[in-house]
Amino acid sequence: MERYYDVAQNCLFSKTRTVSRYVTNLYTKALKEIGVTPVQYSMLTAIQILREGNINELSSALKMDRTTINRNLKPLLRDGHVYVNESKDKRERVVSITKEGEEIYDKGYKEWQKAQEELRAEIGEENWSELNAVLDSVIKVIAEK
Amino acid sequence: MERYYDVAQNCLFSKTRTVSRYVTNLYTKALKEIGVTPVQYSMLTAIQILREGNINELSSALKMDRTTINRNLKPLLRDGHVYVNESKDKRERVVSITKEGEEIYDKGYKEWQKAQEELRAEIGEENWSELNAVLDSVIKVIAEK
DNA sequence: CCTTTTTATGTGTATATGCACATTGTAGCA
DNA sequence: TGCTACAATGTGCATATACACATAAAAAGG
Repeated sequence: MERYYDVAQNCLFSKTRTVSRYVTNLYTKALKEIGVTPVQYSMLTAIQILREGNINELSSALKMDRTTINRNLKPLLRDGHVYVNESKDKRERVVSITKEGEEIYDKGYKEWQKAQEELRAEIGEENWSELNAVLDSVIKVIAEK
Repeated sequence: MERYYDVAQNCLFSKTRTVSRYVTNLYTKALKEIGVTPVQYSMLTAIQILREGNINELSSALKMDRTTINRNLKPLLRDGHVYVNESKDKRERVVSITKEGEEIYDKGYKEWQKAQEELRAEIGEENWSELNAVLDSVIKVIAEK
């Protein structure tokens, strides 16, 4: 019997996931009117920074599985936010943002800022800064692997 | 140009999501041999605590969308880990754990503990306790809504 | 008691996620 | 050069997630 409560109260997976769902829903609503999901918005960010990145580079930058990058590119391609070029290395595909993608991005920036502010207000200044700090620290560990 | 880096470095959605993916993968591997995902394991936990819970109660306990609960129950039903009974209120469906579900749960407890220990070792004691504390605090905010 | 409202749930659709497996192209080496 | 190892990507499959819409049953109110 006790073990149920052990898991329910102490599982870091559940906690992380619960907060992730909550945060995701908040950003999803904020970005909805411009027609991208927050995951797509973060992918556009990485694509802009890389300018011309292949799938492995995006995978590495976003710390997201290679095959997930592949799938997540599809709605962005379909909606004309990004395009893909071949490379000299015929195995490789190079992803770039389109003009329309940039426009969407700029529009979304305000909504993203609003989402950040809304979340900060919801959880409070102290949680906000502590959450940022500890997540940065954990991501650093992840990046070193 | 600057805004790309603003989003890339400061987006709490991305940070939360990145850590969530990482943590999920770790617990997924740990629980793989007993044949349940970490989400399923956390659902079994809630089902055990509630003993007889309907979908809304599970939704509330797990802070997961009602329709997500519905879908996530399907593999658990298929695999015989849980069963569903009707209630006096014919709209309602009451979910309980099976004997096999309990056995799976007990086996999984060791793996869950290992996953917790592994994550703690990976990210370090300080990150572990800070992450726990701030997530608890944020979940408290979520619960109050 | 009948109508209206509320409640509990299910389904269609779309995105997100990652493992296992397959394919194709490049590089390295004898 | 030709074979082998490796590297980049795609696909099948399964789970996870939530919104919009639909249905059926209970509760409320006259």
